[in-house]
Amino acid sequence: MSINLYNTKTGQKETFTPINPNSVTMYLCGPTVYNYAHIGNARPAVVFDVLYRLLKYHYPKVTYARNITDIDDKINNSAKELGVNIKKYAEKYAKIYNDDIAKLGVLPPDIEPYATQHIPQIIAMIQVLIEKGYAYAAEGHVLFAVETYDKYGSLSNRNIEDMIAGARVEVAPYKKHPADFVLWKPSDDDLPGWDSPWGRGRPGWHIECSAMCKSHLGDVIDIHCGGRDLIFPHHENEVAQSCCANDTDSFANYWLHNGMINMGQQKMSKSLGNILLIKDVAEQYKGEVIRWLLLSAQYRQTVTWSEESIHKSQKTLDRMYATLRDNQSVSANIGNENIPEEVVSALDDDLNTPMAFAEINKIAKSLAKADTDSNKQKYKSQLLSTGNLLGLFQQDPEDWFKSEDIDRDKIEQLIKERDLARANKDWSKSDEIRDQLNDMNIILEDSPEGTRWSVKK
RNA sequence: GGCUGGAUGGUAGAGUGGCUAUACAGCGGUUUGCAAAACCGUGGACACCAGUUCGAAUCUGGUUCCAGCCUCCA
Repeated sequence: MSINLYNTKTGQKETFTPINPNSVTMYLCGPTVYNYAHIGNARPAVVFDVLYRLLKYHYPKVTYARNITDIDDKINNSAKELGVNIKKYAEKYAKIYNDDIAKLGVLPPDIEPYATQHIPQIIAMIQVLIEKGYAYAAEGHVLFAVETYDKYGSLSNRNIEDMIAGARVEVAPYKKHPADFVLWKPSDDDLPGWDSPWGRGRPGWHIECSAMCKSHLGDVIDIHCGGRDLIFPHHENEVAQSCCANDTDSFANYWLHNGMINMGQQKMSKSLGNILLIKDVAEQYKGEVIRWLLLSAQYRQTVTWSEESIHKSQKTLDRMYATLRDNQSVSANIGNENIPEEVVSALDDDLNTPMAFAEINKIAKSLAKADTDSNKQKYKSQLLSTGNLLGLFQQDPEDWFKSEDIDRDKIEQLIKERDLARANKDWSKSDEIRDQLNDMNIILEDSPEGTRWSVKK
């Protein structure tokens, strides 16, 4: 069984062949930390978390690096506006990002490199580029000369002439060619800066990923991931820098790009003011619900976020956990051997999570309908094992339906009173208590095993 | 203008040259003190036009529309 991945570089699905099957490498462009993380930041973290888990399922060793870009003009500007320390500002939002995506069931990567901790490597790489004639210093800046790299534009499938025709490239007097991009730029005294052969300054926008990939994963890596919007210029420039500095034909053998999130009919963007923050959604919905929604479309497709779709994810997971709750006493074995072949082959086909979810629904239905102990065990094991692979269903099913800030003792007490009333067929008192709990946002369900409760959504 | 992707039932969202995707919602039923949950059954789709084919929603060509990137952006 092999994994097939859609490779942006070639524009088609390809069988994944690692450079070294005993040590697979992947890199994801993490966030620039200048604000609270939004659900657009969450999508790549979640979908490539699934890829990470799938690779670990297939290969003995996977090294996953996900960076934090903590030096950038956006950070500088935001911190300056608020009059706060730039370094602390970046640290604060890096922590928030990690906390937020952890809520979504995202595993920590093996390596989380920070740009500011790789300044020597960045400077070294720029020096190599200058020595080899791919870059030049001018007025305190260092620029990459795009005309020196004949494959420039091959990842994003565009050519330099077209870009110039767009006339949207930043033209600066010190540039030899309008499409040349910055590797290093000067910092004045109130900006973060490091000493370099070109004076005190800071790295440009793309070089940090090239330098961090090289120092942690090697000159050529297996898989490089990121949002679609990063293909150009970010990833195109990474390819140029890395291949030229390292003398390689390839920087990453497979380039994977996730689709964007739309808010209703509109794209989510700062200028439209419709940015949805993870922390805000997480106040209302559990992280797993958000994870489910993000994985309910194939990762390359645009996902439309709406109240309706998040609510639907909530209902679906409620049903899954309800089935697990109904089978609390059934023992189950969590292990890769209990993941149905259909699930793995769906994921192997370019992370077809919707198809995997269809299989999960079938398993859950089989569990709900199972009438023998051996079948119950079999399907529960399948459901939990599959969930383990996908980062789902690992919570306590009882707790799923409760919430933290609630007076459990009082509720249990009222339920006891009601059960007593019901035993005496005192229906009016029973209904009275039901109404009382309903006012407290508690839903009761009577079953042969007793009364159970959950928080109204 | 250049480059990428899309267009599937009320909604979300897969897939395949002929075989029920799946889920939510709907409808009918079983069950139930009430309520719910659960279970059973059920209707409903492949943007448009042409072509290839015994047969296409699935392949080919064209048309229309939508989105993204080309500028910081996941």
